[in-house]
Amino acid sequence: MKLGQATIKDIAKALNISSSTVSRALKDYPGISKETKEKVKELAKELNYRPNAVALSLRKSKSSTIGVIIPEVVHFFFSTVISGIEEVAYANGYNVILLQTNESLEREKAAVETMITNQIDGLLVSYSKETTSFEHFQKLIDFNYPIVFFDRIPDLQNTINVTVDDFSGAYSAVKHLIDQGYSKIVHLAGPKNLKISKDRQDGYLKALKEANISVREDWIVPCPLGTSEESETFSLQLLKGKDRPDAVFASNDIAAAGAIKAAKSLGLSVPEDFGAVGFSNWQFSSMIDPPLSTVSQPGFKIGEIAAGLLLDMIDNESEEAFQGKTEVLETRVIVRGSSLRKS
Amino acid sequence: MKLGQATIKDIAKALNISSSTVSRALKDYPGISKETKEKVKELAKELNYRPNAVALSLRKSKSSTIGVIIPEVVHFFFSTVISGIEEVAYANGYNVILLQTNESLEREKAAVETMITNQIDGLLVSYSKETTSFEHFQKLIDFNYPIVFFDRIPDLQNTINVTVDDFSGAYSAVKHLIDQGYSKIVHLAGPKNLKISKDRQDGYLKALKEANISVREDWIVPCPLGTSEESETFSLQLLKGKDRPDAVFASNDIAAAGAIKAAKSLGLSVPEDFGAVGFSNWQFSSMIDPPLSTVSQPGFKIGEIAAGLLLDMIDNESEEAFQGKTEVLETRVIVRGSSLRKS
DNA sequence: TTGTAAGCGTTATCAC
DNA sequence: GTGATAACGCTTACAA
Repeated sequence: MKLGQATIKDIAKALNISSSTVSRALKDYPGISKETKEKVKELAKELNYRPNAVALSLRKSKSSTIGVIIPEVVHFFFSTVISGIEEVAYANGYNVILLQTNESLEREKAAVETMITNQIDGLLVSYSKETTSFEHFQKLIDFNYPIVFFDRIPDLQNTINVTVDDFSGAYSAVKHLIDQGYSKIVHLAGPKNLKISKDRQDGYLKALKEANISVREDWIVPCPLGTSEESETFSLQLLKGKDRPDAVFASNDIAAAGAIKAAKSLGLSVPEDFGAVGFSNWQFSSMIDPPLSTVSQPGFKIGEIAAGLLLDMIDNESEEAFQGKTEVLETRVIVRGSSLRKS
Repeated sequence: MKLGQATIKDIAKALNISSSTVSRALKDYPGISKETKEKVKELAKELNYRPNAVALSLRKSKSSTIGVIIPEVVHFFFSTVISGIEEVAYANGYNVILLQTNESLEREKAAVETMITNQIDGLLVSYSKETTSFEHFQKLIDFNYPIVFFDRIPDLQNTINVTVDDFSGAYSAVKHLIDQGYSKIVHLAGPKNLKISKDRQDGYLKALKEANISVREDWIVPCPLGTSEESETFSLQLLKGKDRPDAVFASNDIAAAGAIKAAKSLGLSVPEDFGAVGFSNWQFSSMIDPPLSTVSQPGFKIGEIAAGLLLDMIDNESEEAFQGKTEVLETRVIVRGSSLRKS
């Protein structure tokens, strides 16, 4: 697979000058004759010369590439974050490479290794559901290697994080349900080790307390898998029980959709008999019947901000850029048919 | 951002031996004393030595990394393909990097450049909707650079392709509609320049002809955007018209979902008054109401096969591996509520 | 069994 | 204005 890619040496040889001169001519260094510059550039164009990024990385210990480590590319939310990241990166002359962990800690560690040995200049990370210890990141952070966490952020000192206000998003969602007259509200919770799960659950609890609704432990249902089937099964159990809940607040849209399916299969009408609100505003959420109310997160903006912070660390290397901080973006409740009772 | 990564030199210096010895010891070359090997490996472990992938790439003109260029990571279909690719790649000691083009030709060209200058060993490509000329790939292919196209495959000589039988998938889908008693079937078509769009449309046409249903040009509706809104708008127009269609076969699930929405908004019952079949079996398809019938493509398998073919080209470099060929995988119609009339 | 040196493509440092 | 040289980290003839 010889690619016949021209190198600086080829140009130098062809023009009978040294490679250093070619290198300088190509980058418009001062102190190179106009004539030489022109000759070099012309030939470079003709030969379709492209600087070898690998050689550059090695030489400069810098790849002008940032890495993104995410659980799964298929999440609609993550894909919007990626778009935001790419926007900022490209505008600043950086490439973006993507590695997915499939929610596996092992894969996450391997991804980090790959990034490091490939001289990736910095990392944007949303860690996996399996990740409970953060040594593999901490090691890097200790060396001042630029890392920004987004969405799923760790409980560490001095990390730079971008996330959304899951707590108040959840709170508002549940409050909305209560305002609509629902009072027996189940919570389908996310994976235990994610801060976002905890925050969403806390928001749920706060809204209930504020409305003087007593909390039932058996109505807080962990959904580790996060599949629609899982939540459908759990929901069916609850809905068939004696004391039937009249609404659900789920930690994600898929789970909410599963609950709606369960309710419909029992002949309950949504939203009259049973209301539902999800989280993340997946692409499908507006397309199901009834359209799913949900909490939307500003994915694109998260990506933009996270990438901006990362580039600050890489380019400026200022003390300040490495100061631990957490940017919290606002969420927004999107009310659709699944929770809007025709009062 | 000094990462304090140990190099071979560090180990050599510390042990007072040459770097070549270290290099050989680390890779269990014959003719290195057991003693030396042990010392080297021990220290390597202690210093957490990792070979610098960039230096390796430069030295070997090989990165053990394959690149995947896709339009958008958010498509459920593509994400399953990626999983298949990763499976095979990792099993063979290759890394996978992902670049998305956002359906832009310019970005696609940039992605190719990035891959090449970064010594990526080979490319798996599903090109963008904007791509009508293939020079940027042809150049590489002429140099025997390993490329495998998947799903969206070009009309070129000597390329290696993996795709699904869109034609027969579409044919079966429309035949199924006809079998269910639908006869006035609209086709929501995909982007003109994609072979898959043409094949799906041809399958639609064949099924109609076979059933002696005359084709109406105005019932073949191009949906360039591929959004749910777009198809909803077009569908509304058709459904409000005098001669109302009674079913739709769409080139993708999103468009089909838009059509269902349109029908429901007009008070038509699905599937009784209006049937719908989509394409690709998106994640949401089973979750909408009624669940959407669709044509499923073996995404994971496509990824596995495409990656396998690519690695053949990279590793074997045999003449045969570079011989143009097209692997065509079977599709399967998944019948769900949206097209199943209670006869 | 080990060391020396050249080279992958580029650029920074000195020298002329 | 331009050239020679070394270096980034690693591998691999070739020597010893």
